[in-house]
Amino acid sequence: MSRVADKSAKKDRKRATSYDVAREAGVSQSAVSRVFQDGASASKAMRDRVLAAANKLGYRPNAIARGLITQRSNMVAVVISKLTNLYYPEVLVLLTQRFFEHGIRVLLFALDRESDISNTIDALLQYRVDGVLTAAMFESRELTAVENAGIPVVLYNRTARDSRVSSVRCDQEEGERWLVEQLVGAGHRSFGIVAGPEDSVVSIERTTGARTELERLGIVDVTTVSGDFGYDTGRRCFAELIEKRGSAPDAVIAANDVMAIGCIDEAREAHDLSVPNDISIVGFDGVGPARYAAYDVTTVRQPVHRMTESAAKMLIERIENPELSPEKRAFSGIPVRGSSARLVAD
Amino acid sequence: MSRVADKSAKKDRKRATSYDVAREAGVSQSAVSRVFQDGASASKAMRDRVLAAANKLGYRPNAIARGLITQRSNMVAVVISKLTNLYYPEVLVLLTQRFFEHGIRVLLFALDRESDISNTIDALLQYRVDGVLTAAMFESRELTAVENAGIPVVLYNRTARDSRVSSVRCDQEEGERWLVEQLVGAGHRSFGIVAGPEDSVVSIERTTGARTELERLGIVDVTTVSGDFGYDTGRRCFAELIEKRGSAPDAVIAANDVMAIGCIDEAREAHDLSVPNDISIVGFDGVGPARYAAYDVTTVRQPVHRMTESAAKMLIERIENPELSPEKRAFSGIPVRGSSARLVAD
DNA sequence: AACCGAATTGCATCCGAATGCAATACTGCC
DNA sequence: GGCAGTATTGCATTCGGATGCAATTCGGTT
Repeated sequence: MSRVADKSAKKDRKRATSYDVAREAGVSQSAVSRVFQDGASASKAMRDRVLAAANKLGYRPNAIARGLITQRSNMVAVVISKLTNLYYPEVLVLLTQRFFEHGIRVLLFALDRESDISNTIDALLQYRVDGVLTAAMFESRELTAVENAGIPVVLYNRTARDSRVSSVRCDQEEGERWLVEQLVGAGHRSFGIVAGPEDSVVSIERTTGARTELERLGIVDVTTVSGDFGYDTGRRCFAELIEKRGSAPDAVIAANDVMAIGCIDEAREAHDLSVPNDISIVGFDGVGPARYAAYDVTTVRQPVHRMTESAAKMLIERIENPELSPEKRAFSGIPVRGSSARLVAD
Repeated sequence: MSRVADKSAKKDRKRATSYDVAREAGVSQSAVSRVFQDGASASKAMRDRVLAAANKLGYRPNAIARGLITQRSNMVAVVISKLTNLYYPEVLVLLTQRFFEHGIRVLLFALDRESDISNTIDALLQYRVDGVLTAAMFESRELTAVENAGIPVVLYNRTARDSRVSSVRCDQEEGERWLVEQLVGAGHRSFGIVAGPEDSVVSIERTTGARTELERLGIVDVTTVSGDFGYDTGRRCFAELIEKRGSAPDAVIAANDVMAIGCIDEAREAHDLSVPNDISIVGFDGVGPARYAAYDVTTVRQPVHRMTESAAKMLIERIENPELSPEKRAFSGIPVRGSSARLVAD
């Protein structure tokens, strides 16, 4: 008894196939196949015999073979770029879990240099993923390459102006508008803007959002410098800002929390400024460290949970019904009144 | 000219197969297959004709079909658990890139509750991944299930005592030994230990490492509390520690940087203690926020770059040569002398 | 120009599961 | 008990590319 089990369980290099199970159970391969499907018809007796045999042999349907015949890999590609943002990791896990719940696996692609992108696209096309969710930059040319292959795409926190693609994003402009409104309302008149990488859509949306609103409110004293979303450049940018203006502005609007934190540290350590008494500093994202007591950054938190949920659902819908028209969903950020800035009283 | 290109490029729902390319180029399907392989023999003339046809049709070999016949999916499963650790995201990206360089794709699995694990294993077995790299808890029973299927496994930052499995880890004990030695050398005599989740191997290794060394040095005043690796529990743990002891210890050893940061904030804000004058606080990992000026945590940095490199290589080797015996590699952490603790002068 | 060995190419088959269709086994009903 | 109608089951084929083997072509020799 146990010897039989051992023999089949141990080191049986060759994995059991549906034919093996069929033979063991004395039924046809089609029967086995049907038992391991959802809607297929199979009598209880059949089901029991097959499952018993399958169990004995340690059989598991081969998803590769299944994918070949059904033309559905049940995999989606998730493309990310530099995770330095510190925000994405959470996104990634949440997304993976959402997809998993729907029986969909995530094939991960991490871009480093932009040159990787064509390799990446090649790879994901080869793997016949059912859909693509990207938080990285895609040229519209690349986007259409994927779409022409009939693969639905959902952009995460970016939109392609010229292309009709679905997207889920946080409304960066709206968030910045809130921040600016609060700061100006509290009397700040001169501003420093710390932008992110020049090629980051997110950074561009945030900084132009802020600038536009400042302009609308008649604020003209605005200086911009730019970093790479990281802590160190946050510090460097602040120093640069002071140097450029000759003195500290009333407030600094950083394109993300990490750089805001860098600014706070630089302001305190290197310029002997008190935050928020001498200067207000705000960020964006609502990452973990923004809550740390030493910073308590005033920021706009992205509703990651709802955003990932939404993005996953949006992609899955389009996989199941390719005819669905594109949809762009924008989520409002959640204002977080930290103590890194003087705001109008609530 | 362009019309032809358009016609084939646009919305041609059905993807071109090697047969299509063969027909277009007037050669056999095997020829096409050979052109798209590495070692296969094909004349230059053949290659050119096929590539031209393939290009015209937008052909890309189907990795699914290829995987079926070659018995190699060229995918590895990477399993992670709660990323709250803040350390793993970086790991994930680095790993993905390493594998990608070797033509291997990453199928990502994110565990939330432990119950997911059997589903996860099931899924990764179905996808016939060539290897598994896990940074999540695997029972040895589950490990053997995977290994019996002939799939090499590499554990990341954990080892299975009872099972012969390859692993790459940071030497947590050694790191703790350094921290303790430094602290005791600088005169600290009473200690608080802030552990992580009880089921975390990493946390266990770190705390027992610290405790063992403390014991060896004859320190008996040691109080332990435990959290979940997060900032909030870091704070709560510190408070709990004070309450439990009645007063603050000379030093606190936290199982990771994030909790160390929580402790620092709690010490300063709620207990009016100066770090490191009144109390020394150390962590582990060397995450980004540990470097922020407000904390500047004394810690041990994991050499993530080398560790991921090593883990990827180790797994790839075992995929290519399944007979390779298990290997356990431990990397020394890098001591980081921050200002969150008084240490012996260098 | 004839010939030998090496390099190319094509043929046929295989990987493992899904599925349309036909055959068979059941169910309920009169 | 017989029959229509439905639920199961098996057969044969399919997905797209890889590969052993045989057939063919090519290059270099003498």
